Amino acid sequence: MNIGMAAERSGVPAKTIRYYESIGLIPEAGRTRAGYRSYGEKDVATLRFVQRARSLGFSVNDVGDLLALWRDRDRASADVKRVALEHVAEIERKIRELESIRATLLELTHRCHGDDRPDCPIIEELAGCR
Amino acid sequence: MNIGMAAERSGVPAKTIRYYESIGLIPEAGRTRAGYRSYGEKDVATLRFVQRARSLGFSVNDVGDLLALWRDRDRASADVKRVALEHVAEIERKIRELESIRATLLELTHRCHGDDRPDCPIIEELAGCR
DNA sequence: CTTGACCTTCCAGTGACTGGAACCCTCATA
DNA sequence: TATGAGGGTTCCAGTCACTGGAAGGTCAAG
Repeated sequence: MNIGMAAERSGVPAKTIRYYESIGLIPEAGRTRAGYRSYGEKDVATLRFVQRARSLGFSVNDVGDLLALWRDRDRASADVKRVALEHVAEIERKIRELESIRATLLELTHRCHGDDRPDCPIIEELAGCR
Repeated sequence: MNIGMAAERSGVPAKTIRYYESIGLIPEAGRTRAGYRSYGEKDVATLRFVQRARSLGFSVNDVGDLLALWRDRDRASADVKRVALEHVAEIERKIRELESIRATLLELTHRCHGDDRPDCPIIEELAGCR
């Protein structure tokens, strides 16, 4: 199957598949006589794995680690769990940061009457008029 | 004052100040005879404004808009509020996405015993073994 | 006069793609 | 058999918001 079909079946755009190959995340695809990349079911499964891991926010580096763990039938589930829990910790850090920003902005927007008049606590806060 | 002092007083690294100037976010600084950029209190205030807006997650583009609104004494506070509320909406979208990912990962990690054995629901989920 | 801290410009790299140019291959239709 | 559509290929550039580093100029203190 050509790259377009592999893209459609895996949900990873053709351009992104080439990119993943170029950085060594996935192995080099086989080629037809004409030089077209050619993919089988196993390749599509790999791409789907990558797609799911990326959609869970794992970095491409982490996805590489997870792929290696997937291929290693003797992996310890503890190794996978560690990667996942570190990622959860990172996500929770980001959530906390965003929630703090959100609270600040909502407090400011609630105090801003939002009409034609120029006085605005949002701008004042940014300008540091405390 | 030189760029290093402006950096220290505003919290924006010197390198970043030059970058902001290069993309036109802030006006070009004056120069000494030797070619050094020179900053006054007003410039430091602008940099602090930028720093605060960036730390609230506004894009550099949004910061440009906010700077323009700050400088415009006749702005309508509604214009500022709109920028802020759009940003809040974006932040809330991101929070929801991260929370959904977090829930999925926590569910998977709770089901993973995390020991020496190789079977792991996290990898199975990524592999699509449903 | 030298040392070291500061400043200058310019180029390159980050992460994870994405768009576009210029070109090649295959297949169906006129 | 020509041709046009719709694949595919490589390579370069751009995104966003910086950040690092090289190579060199300036300044104040000792």
